Amino acid sequence: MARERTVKLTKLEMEVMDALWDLGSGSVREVMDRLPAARQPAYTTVQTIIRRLEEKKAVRLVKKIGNAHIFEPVFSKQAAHRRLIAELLNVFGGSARPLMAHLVEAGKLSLDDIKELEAMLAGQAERKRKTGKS
Amino acid sequence: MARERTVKLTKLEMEVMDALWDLGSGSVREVMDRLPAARQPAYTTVQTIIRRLEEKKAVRLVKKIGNAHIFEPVFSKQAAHRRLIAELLNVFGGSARPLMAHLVEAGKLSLDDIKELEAMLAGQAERKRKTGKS
DNA sequence: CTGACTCTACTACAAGTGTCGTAGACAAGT
DNA sequence: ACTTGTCTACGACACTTGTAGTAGAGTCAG
Repeated sequence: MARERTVKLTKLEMEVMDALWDLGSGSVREVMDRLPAARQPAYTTVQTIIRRLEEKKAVRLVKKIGNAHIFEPVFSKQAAHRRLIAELLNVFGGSARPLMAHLVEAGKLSLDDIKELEAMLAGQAERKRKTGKS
Repeated sequence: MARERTVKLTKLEMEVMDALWDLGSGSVREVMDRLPAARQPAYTTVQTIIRRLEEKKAVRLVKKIGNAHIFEPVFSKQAAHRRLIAELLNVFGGSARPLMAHLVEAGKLSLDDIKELEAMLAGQAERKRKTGKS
């Protein structure tokens, strides 16, 4: 188990990663074009971010087309999201309960959501039983 | 509605706030003593953090005992947590669903948790009906 | 081959963060 | 009043993040 998990991404870095996750892989310019309209940084800004992401081992250079570099994410969006959630959970002492409570309080969870959750949980238990994984 | 909500707290600042939330109010030294053992910064480091928190309007000076300043948080832990959650939700496009899905997948949610949630939700709906609030 | 473009490499810089050190104000015992 | 120990006020410094400029290499239409 390598230590890629330790990588910390900032907001802007996340946006760049998002573009790359959408693209699968792409050049600096492609990423830049895919960035939220509201935030349109200079080409070289995007370039810098990608360079830093490369240093952080969050993206890697996969090939060159002409003189342009094509990058791809090293880990999935899901993995990144998992990290974010784990971090937030830490703030809450590692338990999901208080987080849930806040969500409910904020009206972010409907009864439908809960039902869906229940189904998901059931399905998961089922899969676990079958594969025998702990 | 003032704009305190916009305050951004870093990890270390959050730890200091946590100490202050526990204490209700306290001096630099009290905060320092309450900081997690693993992270024991110098007295002046804590002092600096508190000074910056004061600039950010996250804590305020309430009184002096001898020559020591006593500070207290300007907003509650709950409020801070709400902010954190809102921010995470943003990453997920504002919906709680994907967040839930991750939690379930990570085994962070049990059936008991779900039941509890359902009860909470019911109770909330009830309160709303009674007070007539939207 | 040459000019026009595009890309990368490198540099820079301000703001924010984590980390302290030092100096001087102040209180408290003797 | 003098000493000792605690506090605050300020300054400092390295590192990160957001932002971008410049120089020079590579590519492509004529």
